[in-house]
Amino acid sequence: MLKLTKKADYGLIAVRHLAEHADLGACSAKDLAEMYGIPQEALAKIVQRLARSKLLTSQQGTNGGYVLARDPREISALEVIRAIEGPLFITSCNSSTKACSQSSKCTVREPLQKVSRTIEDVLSKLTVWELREGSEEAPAAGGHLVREDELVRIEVSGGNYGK
Amino acid sequence: MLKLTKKADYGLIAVRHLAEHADLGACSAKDLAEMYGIPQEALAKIVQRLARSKLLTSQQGTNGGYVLARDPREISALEVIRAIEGPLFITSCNSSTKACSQSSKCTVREPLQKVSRTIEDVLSKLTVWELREGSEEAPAAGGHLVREDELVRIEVSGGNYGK
DNA sequence: CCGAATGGCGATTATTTTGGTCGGATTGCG
DNA sequence: CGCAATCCGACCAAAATAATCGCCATTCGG
Repeated sequence: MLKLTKKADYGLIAVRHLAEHADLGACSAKDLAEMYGIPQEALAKIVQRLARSKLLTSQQGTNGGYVLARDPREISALEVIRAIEGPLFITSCNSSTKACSQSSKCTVREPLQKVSRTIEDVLSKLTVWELREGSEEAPAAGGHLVREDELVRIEVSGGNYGK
Repeated sequence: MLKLTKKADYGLIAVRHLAEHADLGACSAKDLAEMYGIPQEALAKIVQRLARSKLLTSQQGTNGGYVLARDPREISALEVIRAIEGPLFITSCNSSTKACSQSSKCTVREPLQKVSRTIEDVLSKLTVWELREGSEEAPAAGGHLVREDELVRIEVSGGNYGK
């Protein structure tokens, strides 16, 4: 249905958090999960993948956790999503490994791949820096201003999440 | 994984075929299915939905079948996909019916909905006419997909959060 | 009237997604 | 040193979703 999985959502949330709170040092998977009400084990696996893909660096031991490996302005949403879900194709008869049974007859795959490329393009131009909601920052690409009052400021208000 | 379901693929293939062979009169679901190696019953349901959505007209009885209801240049891929799969959301915590458990904490949904809109935009500009014969069909000068700079401009549109 | 075709719904199976468990390795702190 | 916090990786189970198939009613054409 043309949607991202929850894993990708979780990953983006995590990366975004790390981008916004980079100054606070490493953040453990457990903390991230509790902060956003995400099952710990699920998120743990996701950030592990992100670390394996060199998007995050992990720090083991007490007070360890994860930190962004690069500048959030240089990490695209596409990279995050791909690290978690693998290469994305819009067509179900994916063109990568093997052709589907209709391969020779599938007449729409090629036009749809152009759509796919366009989507990748959009996602590759969206940096995790811009995922933070106060992204009034305007990179050289131009445009993309966000008025503060248009945004839904979702404030973490101290309470206990999850259990 | 950000991909269309097979149903949508099938539907696009069928619609495309009807667009290309409009002169041959009605085409039955069975013929379509055999032609492209699609399970008959699966395709039958799909074209039924397309007919219900007024994208195709059905002709019952012997030598019946389906015909495009409108000019293929006026039917967008988005219409076809939506008729088959319903409204599409890129976020898994879809904003339509109910908010997900992380609703109040989901910090990336809004930026991603902008991406979603862009995708819909691309798909709404891709007509089934353009699906025929690969690609070099450029109706409007400057490429029929969204222009690059148009894509970067991801506009904040006040927008619908939750309901 | 009969055969062929669509219409519509349900049922079953396959695939994906999701969340969880376990045992282990590594690091830092007291 | 030893313990606790943390990351790591594989394996697994339940839930959700998608894909396919089947049945019967209806409608059309000869």
